Amino acid sequence: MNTVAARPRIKDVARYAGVSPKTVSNVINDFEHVSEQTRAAVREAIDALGYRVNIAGRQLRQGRTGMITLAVPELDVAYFSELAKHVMAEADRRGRTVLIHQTEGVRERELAALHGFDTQFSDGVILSPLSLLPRDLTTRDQRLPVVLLGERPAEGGTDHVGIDNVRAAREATEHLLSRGRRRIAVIGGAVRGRQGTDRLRTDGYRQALEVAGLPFAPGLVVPVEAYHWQDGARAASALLEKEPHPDALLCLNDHLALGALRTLYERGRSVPGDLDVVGFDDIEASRFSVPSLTTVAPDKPDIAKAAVSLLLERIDEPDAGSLQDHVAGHRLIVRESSGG
Amino acid sequence: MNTVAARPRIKDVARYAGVSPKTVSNVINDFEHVSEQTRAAVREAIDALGYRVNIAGRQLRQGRTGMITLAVPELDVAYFSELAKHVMAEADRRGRTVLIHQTEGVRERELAALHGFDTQFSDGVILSPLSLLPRDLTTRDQRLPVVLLGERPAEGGTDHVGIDNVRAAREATEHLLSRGRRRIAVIGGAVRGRQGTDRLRTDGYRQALEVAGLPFAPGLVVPVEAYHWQDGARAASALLEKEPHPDALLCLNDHLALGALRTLYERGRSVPGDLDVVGFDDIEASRFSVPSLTTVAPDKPDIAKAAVSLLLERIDEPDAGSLQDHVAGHRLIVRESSGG
DNA sequence: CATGGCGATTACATCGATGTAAATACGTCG
DNA sequence: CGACGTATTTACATCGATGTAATCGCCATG
Repeated sequence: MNTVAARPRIKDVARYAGVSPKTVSNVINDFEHVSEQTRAAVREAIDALGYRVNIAGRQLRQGRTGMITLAVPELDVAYFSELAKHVMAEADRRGRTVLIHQTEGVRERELAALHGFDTQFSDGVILSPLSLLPRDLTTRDQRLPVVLLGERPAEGGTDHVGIDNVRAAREATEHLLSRGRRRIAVIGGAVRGRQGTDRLRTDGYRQALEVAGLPFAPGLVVPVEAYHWQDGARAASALLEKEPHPDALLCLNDHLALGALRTLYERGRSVPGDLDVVGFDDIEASRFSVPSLTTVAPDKPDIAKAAVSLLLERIDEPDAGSLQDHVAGHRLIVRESSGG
Repeated sequence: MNTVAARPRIKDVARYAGVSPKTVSNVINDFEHVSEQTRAAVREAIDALGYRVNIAGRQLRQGRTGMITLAVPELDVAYFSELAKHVMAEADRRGRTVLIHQTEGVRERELAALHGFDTQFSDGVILSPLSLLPRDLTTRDQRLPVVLLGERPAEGGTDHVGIDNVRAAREATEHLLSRGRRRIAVIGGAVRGRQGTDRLRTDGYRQALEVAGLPFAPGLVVPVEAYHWQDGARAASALLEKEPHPDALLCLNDHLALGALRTLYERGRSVPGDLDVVGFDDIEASRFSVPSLTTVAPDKPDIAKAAVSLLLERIDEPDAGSLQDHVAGHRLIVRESSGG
């Protein structure tokens, strides 16, 4: 019962169908000059033997695997797992398989993805970086097609897909201002440093304040270690320690916002009575939290679609066309946490 | 600028170091009979050229890749993304790389994982099945080592890792009973059919009722389509339509529970005032929800560790030892939603 | 000094699939 | 009926790494 026939090879199929291995290969790859009759015979042999192409052999020969890699910092950040779902769906539609890779936001692992070390089986990489440095992109091995998501360590070098972070943050802030909020804190924000997502969103926030003629208070910008619930909870606690209290929290992702909501609940602050809370990403949890969360919803299907398209284009024509920067749409979804 | 040197091959390294390709291979694979001198020269050549082994070539020759696949239904179900994190960490510790695969709970895709179709690069698979049938396991290709998580379509056939679902559900139910709850509904439950996780947990629930001398009311068991927030919300709504209302909800995962919490909030029911709510999985969201969620916490690190260990054993010795069934620990974490 | 023995190194074949180029089959036309 | 062109099919080499078995070099021993 333990002795199973070995997986059939292309030559087993050939023998069974009474043709040469190359003819089997031709059938598999839809080469047009194969008679209907042989094609049928080969198909039958394939079915009969349960033959599947050995991808290692194929890759060795033609250097393609039909697989692409999606490398994200953390899968338990819902934005990334939701995005992964869309990317897989889109890739499926295009006849590709997606391998998912977790970098934990560690530069070394992002570099590994960028260089295809752990991902040699992949024809290209969609990478959502956190710690990559500008020079990592310019010194990278240009042979592996790469599309960056979200963060962009430097201008040029790779195709890029993301939303207009500055505008999104400005709009979210304007929403809070229009509700009469004046002391808006930014959880997860960054005032200086790289033009990362945090910095761009903080810039958008500042623009909105400026337009409204309000002063910018650096004390209201609270950096965080990671974009998780507990960091949001902690940041909210810290903000409530100091006087005067903020009257709104602009949280740079939904996990931070949901963590903050919990802290406010524990401290007896009413949302949206005492404070408004806004997040980014529109993860599923935000529709069901109590109160439900106002959030900036990036167009995830569009992001996934653009990323896969750009990557496949690069794979098919490595040095064609100029670098693309696809700006995906976003919209503010107003829910209970800001009076919706 | 676009002309980059091709990725170096083993023979390029050989030429650079002035030795044969096989000697380079020997160095890479830590073959012991290589002089210190040659070894150093080869190492230097490898560094100088930035050589990395081509895994396709290696796999073709030795049939191993050093990669394992984790196939789960949906990454945006937090339990699975959290588990994925632990599996990756453990695999990393053991010097393996994990490829993640999403089956969407579709039998066809689970079969694909089981047969290594999309996962040929992988030495083995850790699969969390939903729709697999018993015969799928017995008729599967025995050459790909497989460890099943959670559901177990049939006795035997593969190694298995999971918690004691019956006992866990019984304990959770006992907890509710001890708080005086008498009309406990089961969201996501199943009274008959395969011995899936849902069925086992429902059985545990029934056992607890029986021990307490309470009647079993089939109307309190509400099946769901999927284990997502919205299904929990919908099921809770349905339960509130009918009289008499339940006084507790045993939800078979945390997403269902959190969705139900939202519905109860919308309908003005107080938790744990009017009803208690309990979930399964202890995802991060449950610590921060309002109210925080009582839940059965499976020992995820233990599950991940056992799964990886069993799989690596099977890979190293395909037909050694009998089939293992590792029962991982669990504990009930009582939080606000049941008076904690 | 010839021989044996052992460690270090290498030549060659091979894993599976497919590109190239050559061979074969088939049909058409003079 | 034979030559030629086109449609199919095939033989062979190749992708990169490594197992096998053979060879080489060196030292100890008789």
